[in-house]
Parts: sequence; C-alpha cells; structure tokens
Amino acid sequence: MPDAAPPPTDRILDAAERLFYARGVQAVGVDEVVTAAGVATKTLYAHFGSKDGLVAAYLRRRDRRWLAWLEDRAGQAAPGRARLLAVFDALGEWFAEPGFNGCAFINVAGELHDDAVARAVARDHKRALRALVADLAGRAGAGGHADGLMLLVEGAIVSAHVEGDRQAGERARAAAETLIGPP
Amino acid sequence: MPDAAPPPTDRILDAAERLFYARGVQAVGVDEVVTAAGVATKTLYAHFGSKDGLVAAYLRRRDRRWLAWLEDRAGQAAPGRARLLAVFDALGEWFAEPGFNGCAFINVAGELHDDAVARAVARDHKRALRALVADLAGRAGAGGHADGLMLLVEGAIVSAHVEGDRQAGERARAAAETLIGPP
DNA sequence: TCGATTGGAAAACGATCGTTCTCCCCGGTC
DNA sequence: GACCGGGGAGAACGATCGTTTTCCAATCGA
Repeated sequence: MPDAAPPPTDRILDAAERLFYARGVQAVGVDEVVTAAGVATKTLYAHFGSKDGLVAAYLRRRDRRWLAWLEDRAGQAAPGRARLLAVFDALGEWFAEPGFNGCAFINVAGELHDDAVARAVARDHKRALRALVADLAGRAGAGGHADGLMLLVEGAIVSAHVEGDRQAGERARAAAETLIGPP
Repeated sequence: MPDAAPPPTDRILDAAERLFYARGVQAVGVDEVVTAAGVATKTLYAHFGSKDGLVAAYLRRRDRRWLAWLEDRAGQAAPGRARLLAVFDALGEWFAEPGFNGCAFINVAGELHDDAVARAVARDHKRALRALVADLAGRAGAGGHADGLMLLVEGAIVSAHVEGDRQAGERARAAAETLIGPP
C-alpha cells in the first residue's frame, strides 16, 4: 500500500472545508459532509461532538492555513515597504482563484448568532490578521497607518466577493500606497 | 379606530427585515415570519411567491431605505469635503445602534448561492453605494480616490461587525482624510 | 487468541423546513 | 340578499435537518 488513506479526522475536515466554504455553513447538512468524506456519521460526532464543533474546527484549521499562506507570500518580498504591499498582491491572487467565495470568517459571522462558538473563532482570526498587518506596517515605517491598511484589506475582500470585483487587490494596493505616502 | 393596521404586505416585510437581519436568512423560517407579522402563510405566498422572493423584496426595500438614509446624512453636511467625510460619521452612528448586525447585503452574499435572486440584489446595492461614494468624492475634488474610499467604507462595516470594533467609523474617517490629503 | 477499540453502513429519532391545502369569517359589489 | 375575493387560522404535505442508535467487520496490544 503506497498511499494509505488519510485518517477520518482529516477527511472530515477536508470535506467540511470544501463544502462549507463553497456553499455556506447552514446550507450544507451533516449528511453531505459525511458522504463526501466517506466516513460514518458516528465517527464525525465522536470527533467533533456536534455540527457547531465541526464548524469551529474547520475555521480554526483554515485560520492557521490562511494566515500562514499570507505570511509566506509577504515573506517572499523584500522586507519593509515592499513586504507590506505584497499583502495586496497576495489578495489579488486569491481573488483570482477559481473557487474564491469571499472570506470564510466574514461569511460565517453573517449567518451565525453571536453565541455560536464559530463566531468567536472568526473574531480571533480577524484580530490575528490585524496584528499581522500592524506588524508589517510597523516594519515598513507605516505603523501609524495600520488601521487604515487593515480597512483596505477587509474592503478588498468584500468588494471582490460581493461585487465580483476582480481588480480589488490592485485597487487596494494603489490606495495603500497613497495612504502610507511615497517611500 | 384612529390607527388602522398596516396592510399585510408591509407587516410581512417589517417582520422579515427584523428577523432576517438580526439572525440571518437561513436561520429564520417562514413560519416565524408569518407569526411575527400576524398574517396567514397563504397571504405571504400570495404576495411573494416563495421565500427567495421574500428575501429579494426585503433586500430591495432595505437597499432603498439605507441608501436614502446615508444620502440624507451626508446631505446635512456642507457640500464638498465635509459632505464626503460625513459618510464615515454616519457609519459610526450606524455601528453604535443597538441592533447593528453588519451589512445585510454582505451577510446574504455569504450564505446564499450565486444563482439566488437575492445575490444579484446585493451586488446591485454595492454598485449603487459605490456610485454614491464616487459622486461625493468627485464633488469634493477627490474623484481619483473614489475606489480607495469605497474600500474604506466596506472595511469599516466588516470590522465593526466581525471584530465588534466600535470605532471603525472614526478609524475609516481618519484614513480617508489621509488618503484624500489636506483640504 | 482474546477482548477492546475504531470505524463503516444504515436505520431511526423527533424536529423543522418550505410549500400547499382546507375551512371560515369578513368587506365590499351587483 | 346573494356573491366574491382577501385574509386569518391551522392542518398537512414530503423533504430534510442534526443527532442517536444498532449491527458488524477490521485492527490492535496483551
């Protein structure tokens, strides 16, 4: 057996991420995740307890992956101003991906109540993203514009999603350059 | 009888807007809207055809009201730069309202498929908002920054919602002032 | 080899979903 | 006074929801 099947937990999270992100958390039933993952319903509940727990686990894994991806993308640019602006280039690449459907955390924040566990995960993700942007801004000598840059990031994601604006990344980068001033 | 009850159509839309905006479209059933509006299920389907039709009607009415509200708020400020920046003051007031739960159109865009009628209403709303911002920016001599200002508006709404940032309006206004430069 | 654990297949649970239906009351109109 | 359409109350439809359960095959350390 050269390639063993991934453990059930990973298969469940993979199916959940694919379905939940593409069609929304409430529109996808547990049965569909179970079928797509090729596992038993009992296994899903043994590992995640409830659908809420599954959604929270899905968001936590995506939080780590997405932030690591963005950090990696920015890290490929030269430190300082270029690295800060590379964030918007990375966003533009993300918007152009075939399955792009907005920010998973903004989406769940819109369809879940305030008391849901997943809402807290979404809030924490945005705070971590804000911290990352603030760190990059500080190292670029633009620490005073961290808040504005974060607003541009969020606005670009929303515009790319709701309006289908394919150039939201470039628009945000141009605004960011104006905001932080000439190098 | 001094005050006659509003017609069933208005009662349905009022209840739908209150429930859909507060808890999300998918989380609220038709039965709940019917009960809150004090109408019969038959009446709702006679007027709106389906839940999708009801959601679209709810969003269309909210689109008109919300844009009219924002235009009115901006119109109270002096024309030009002050009127443009008054948009962010209005947003700050909106964020502070008790029932604030983000942008209704961004929320439905996150929980509905692309083929839903309501998604098109959401996209049109954002385009109308973008046109309004561009118009105000042009009259303020900042037409070149219309795109960036729109990103700040969207980013402020999302940050106020997902992160619960109460000062998103002021942050966005400060960034807007820096973006368009000194008067 | 034994007993325990893990996981798959599938049925079943009550609840709720969007939608349609029947029945009845009430307001006007010839 | 007979008639008709709008609207309210509520039952009922099949479908699907999240969750629990039963049964059984495979795998494991002791």
